[in-house]
Amino acid sequence: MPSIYWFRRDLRLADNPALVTAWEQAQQTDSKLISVYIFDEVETKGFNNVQLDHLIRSLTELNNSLNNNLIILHGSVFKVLPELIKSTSADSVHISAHYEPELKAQDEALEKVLKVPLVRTGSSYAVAPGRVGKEDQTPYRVFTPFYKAWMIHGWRKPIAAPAGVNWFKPVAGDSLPKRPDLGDLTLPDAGEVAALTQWAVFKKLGLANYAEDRNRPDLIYGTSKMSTPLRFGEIHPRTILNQLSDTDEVYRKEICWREFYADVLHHNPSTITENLNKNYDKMPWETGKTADQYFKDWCAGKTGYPFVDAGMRQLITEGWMHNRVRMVVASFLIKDLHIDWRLGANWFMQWLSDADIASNQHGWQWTAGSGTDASPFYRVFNPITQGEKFDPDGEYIHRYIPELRHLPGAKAHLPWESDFGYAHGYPKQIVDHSIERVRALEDWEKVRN
DNA sequence: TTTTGAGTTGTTCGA
DNA sequence: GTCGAACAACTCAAA
Repeated sequence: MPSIYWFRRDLRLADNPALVTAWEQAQQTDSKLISVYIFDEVETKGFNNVQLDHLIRSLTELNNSLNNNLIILHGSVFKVLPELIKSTSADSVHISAHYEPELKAQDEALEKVLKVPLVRTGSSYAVAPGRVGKEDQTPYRVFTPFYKAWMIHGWRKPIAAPAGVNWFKPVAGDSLPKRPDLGDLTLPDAGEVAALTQWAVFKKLGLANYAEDRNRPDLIYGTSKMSTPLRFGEIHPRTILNQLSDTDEVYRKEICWREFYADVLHHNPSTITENLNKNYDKMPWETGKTADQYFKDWCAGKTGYPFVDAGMRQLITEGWMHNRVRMVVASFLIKDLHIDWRLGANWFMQWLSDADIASNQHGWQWTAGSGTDASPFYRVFNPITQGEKFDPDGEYIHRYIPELRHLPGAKAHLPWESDFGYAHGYPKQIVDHSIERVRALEDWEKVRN
């Protein structure tokens, strides 16, 4: 009997244990392997338009590598999958497990109604959420102990793509949806080959200097930009981890942060919308007309703080933002504008090609101080000095803010100090950081206990 | 069992 | 300009 391999967030052939398992099962009865992607309401609604575009391009690449044998279906998995099973006489459906609360729940519900087994093999993590815990079995809330336990737990060796697969040939099927209109957005290539190429290039040009350069948004190879390929499963973290040496610990920790936050969300599913630290529920967020306008200014990259604005403009022109800058813009929204972290988190989810609910919400909660490793109350980023420190030549500012290109070098960070700083329409600061910082500290003091 | 020290990402102030 | 202290106090594991 044929097996079905249901592609979801694992759009690759290499190092895909679930795919190998599916093919092995089909081979036992000398049968074929059916490959499918389903545009399902629950499965696909978590993707923003940038991701939808990436998904469509990635599926096109995947279909090519499957000799055009990938079946594309549209509709609820509860309807579409049973129909596929019936029409092909498949005796099993193979998947790589989901851990996002809503998707995991859908798999569990589906499992109950399918007439054939839904076989889970592996996940998109080196160590699946829930596998690492403290001695008393409770989950970690601090990164470093989690990292140590995660390293001791370890992971399997990468495996090759299955060879000589006898793919089931689709008779006729639905086609891919039209790509969304994204205007001038410039996006990197999608697909497994692009992911592996990008990793190889970073490994050669950026990995050795990663510990130092990772905080520099002006540098091209400061970071690996593997977050989007990892999000779509075009490469597995195990593939990357396997190529790191002992000296690459700083980079390995970044891979682990993704797994740590997935673990935290797995144990605390409500933290997609709720504070992990309940004290924070009392935080007096700003709302109303002024706050609405400030939020719009922040979204548009018009706060009058160059480093913040450059980051926010990078987000809407590339669907991506450098990690250091994500922290600075998040800190600015929360602690300078006193706006609820959830609004910022939602905006990020709408634009990031790597948008991942666990990493995104908990990255925001970390900055807010409501999450893991609750950042001490005094950790309020200074949006000006952060820019001067991590973009010393003003190149990042020049790249995204045309109104400041006339200010040479680091002067781009301080338009108020130049005679013609505002000559090309750059906005004045919407708030005074030194005043808002004090207010943020006072607010924290109120909710702390 | 209790104590102690370390912990992604910081800033400001004053010497 | 550089440097250390202060900010104030949670989680976790090793001693």
